[in-house]
Parts: sequence; structure tokens; C-alpha cells
Amino acid sequence: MTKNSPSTAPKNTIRGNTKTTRENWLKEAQKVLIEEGVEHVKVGRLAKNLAVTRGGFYWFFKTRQDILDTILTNWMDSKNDPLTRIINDKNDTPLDPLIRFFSIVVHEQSYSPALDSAIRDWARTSSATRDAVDLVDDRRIKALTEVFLSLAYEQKEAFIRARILYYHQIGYYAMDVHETKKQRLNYLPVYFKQLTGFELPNEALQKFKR
Amino acid sequence: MTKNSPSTAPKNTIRGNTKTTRENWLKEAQKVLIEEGVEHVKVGRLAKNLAVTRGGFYWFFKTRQDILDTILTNWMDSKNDPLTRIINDKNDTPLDPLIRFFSIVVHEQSYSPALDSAIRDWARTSSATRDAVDLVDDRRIKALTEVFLSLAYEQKEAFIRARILYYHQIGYYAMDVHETKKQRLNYLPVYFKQLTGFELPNEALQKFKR
DNA sequence: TATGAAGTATACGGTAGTGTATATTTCCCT
DNA sequence: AGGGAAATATACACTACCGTATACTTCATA
Repeated sequence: MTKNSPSTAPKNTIRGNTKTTRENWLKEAQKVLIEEGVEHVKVGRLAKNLAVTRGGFYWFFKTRQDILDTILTNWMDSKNDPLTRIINDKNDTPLDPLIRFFSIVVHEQSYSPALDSAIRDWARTSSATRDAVDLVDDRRIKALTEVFLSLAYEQKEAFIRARILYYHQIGYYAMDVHETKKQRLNYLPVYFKQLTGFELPNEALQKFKR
Repeated sequence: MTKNSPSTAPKNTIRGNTKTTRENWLKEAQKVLIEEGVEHVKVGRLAKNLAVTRGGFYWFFKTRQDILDTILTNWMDSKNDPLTRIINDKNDTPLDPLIRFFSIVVHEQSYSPALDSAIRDWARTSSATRDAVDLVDDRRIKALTEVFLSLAYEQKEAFIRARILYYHQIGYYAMDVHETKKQRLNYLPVYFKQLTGFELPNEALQKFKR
């Protein structure tokens, strides 16, 4: 009847006839978003995947748009974006932030390029999403520019380097390249040299291999 | 009643109650594909944009899928892809193919990165499209690798350079960067240097400015 | 052990899309 | 001038969504 606001209510004890959680729905929605794009994130579809009827969905979310908004907000949150957090203060060598960037990108934990790419697609038809993507891209490129500046590149050159490094990354996943980790590690030093202008230190390479 | 095969019949004289051509529909479909993605390419939508009812659509195309297939086939055709045709034989300087690549990309005539990007999105849900995109990407990267090899780069380095150059390009448009031509020309020499390893010849830069 | 909160299932009315069948319009050609 | 080809318009049956309302189930806890 009158349902409570879906945005409240953290609850850890499971009560009643419960088969799904809000997180289940969110995760499933993200999965479909990644694999097939926004247009396929339909509540009936999610319900089916969760082996449940649509009814439950509206317990957790007000509308379809509501769950989409939630996904976007989560994604935008800088706390969830390792790519903007590559700049670490404490006892770094100047090259460390870049090594961290490559590490995040190569290992693909804590950061989902697939989600990034799916959201980028979504931006095509949603201006709110477009804005979010612009904001995040800008944030990341600023961070990378800082890094290159600290490596003594000129402003303009640093900015272009940041762009090439970042756009290349975006392109790589937009293309949906399938490579084994081994292949990627094989190419890594060449990529590093060409994209940053510096040699990848050998001890860093060793670390990647784990 | 029984309609003739839509794939035949080139006709230049306009007869009967005609308001649209097959090309009109195709172009409109491409436009919507670019602006909003495949899922929005609906025959009612196209009809509305062409100020006509849906009826006519089925004169030119068997089904919605038919027009989508046509778009994909056109796109795939290497004759329509300037990016794979950058290698010209006749009296080139070694750098000319690269200059041509940048020129195509900067000027955006004869090649629509927006369409490229939209089709890439589409590949997410259509395996036929996925295959087409893979094929085209591969073709282009091979072409670029050849170019870098002819500039005396080692095999591996040439391949990575080709990738970075191309992926950067893809990423640039996936990000939907908005820049004036002036800005792009400003950055161009820096991009060229970083992406190819060679200085952009001054006379080439001048040509870009027209 | 029973009761009510938390969630699930079912049923409904509405919109938007698909493709097919058929009537209608328009203009080239003779 | 009028017959017919080339489309266009209209009408239909069908399916897939959406969101709302309401009845039903199940378990934690009192």
C-alpha cells in the first residue's frame, strides 16, 4: 500500500519472505547494464534473472529510473574511483602514480572498465549520465596531468600525455580487446615507455607479474 | 501485395505517390543510431522523423532487422573506410600515410567517428556487429602497423604504436570530446609527436589549417 | 505459538513497439 | 485522359514493457 522510502532502512536481520536484497537487484542491474546496455535493464528482466517476480523490485526501488540513478550515483562517487586516486602523497617516487595507474588498469580489480564503458554508452541518451561521465573524465585527466607535470613535462605536453594515456585506455576497452594477462604483461613495458616517456623500472615489472 | 525484393531495383525516375527514398530511410536510421543507439532505431520513429507513416518503410525494407543489417554491411565495406586506405603507393614520403591518418581524423569528412562509436555500442548486443567491428578494427590496426614498420620501428614497437594511435582515436570519440577545430589544430603537433615519434613537418601543419 | 513486518506473487490497465493486410493517393507513360 | 506502378495511409492482431493495487507467504521476535 503505502510503501516506505526505499532509500532508508539499512537492515541486517533478514525477516519475512525474503529472497533478494537491494544489493542483489543493484548488482544484477549493473551486470545487465554492462553486458547489454541500459535499454536492456528492464525490471522484468532483472526479476527473471533473480528467479523472482517483478513485484519485489518495487519494494526496493521506486521506479526503474530509481535504480538507474542509484547506479550512476555510485559510479560517480570519487571514493569508488581508483583512477582519480592514483596520486598518493606519502613517500612515492615520482613514477609511482603512473605505475599505480597501469597496475589498476592491468589488474582490473577495484575498477571495472566494462562498467565505465557501459556507462559511457548510456550517456548517449541521458544527459544526466553525460554530465556524470564528463565530470569523471575531467577529474581523471586532471589527476594524470598533475602526475606528468610533476615529472617535469611542460603544461601542454603534460596535458596531451594525460589525454593520450587516458583515451587510449578508454579506447582499449571500448574495443573490447580480449587478451590474456600474459600478453598484456608482454606488451606492458613497451606501452609504458611509449605512453609515459619513461622506462618501466624493472622492479615494478616484477611486481606486476604477481 | 507481393512486394518486390527490396535489394533490387535501382530507379532514378520518381513515380507514384513518393515522399521518401530508400536512402532517406537509411540516412535517418543512421542518424538515430548515432544519436541514440540501436535500441532507438524503431520504424515508427524513423517514419515520424521523415513525416510519413510506417507503411512506407516496409516497401523498402523487409523488417527492422533488414535496415540494420544494411547499415552494418555498408559500414564494414572497406571501400567506405578511409582509415584502412591510408596506405597509398604512389610517390609518398614515408610520413605521408600518418599525416593522412591525422587529416582524416581531424577533418572528419569521409569518415564518421560518431557512427563508428555508435556501431561499437551496438556490438554489445549483436554478435554479428561484434564480428564486424573486430574485423574492421583489425584491418585498421594492421594498416597502421605497416606504416610504422615502414618507418623503421621494430615489429613489437610498431604494433603497440599502431594500437595506441588507434585506441586513442577511439577513446577520444567514445568520450565525445567537444573541441573547436582551432583547439585541435593547436594540439595537433604535440599529438603527432607523441603518437608517432616524429615531428609533424611544417608544410603539413600548414595544409591542415585549410 | 501467533502476529505482524518484510518481502513476493498475481492481476490489471495502459502505452509502445512489431509486422501484415488492404485501401488510397499520385504521377509517369502511352 | 486514364491505367497502372510505386509508394503511402490506415487498420488490425500480437507482444513486451511499465507501474499500481492487492492478496499472499514466511520468519523473528515477543
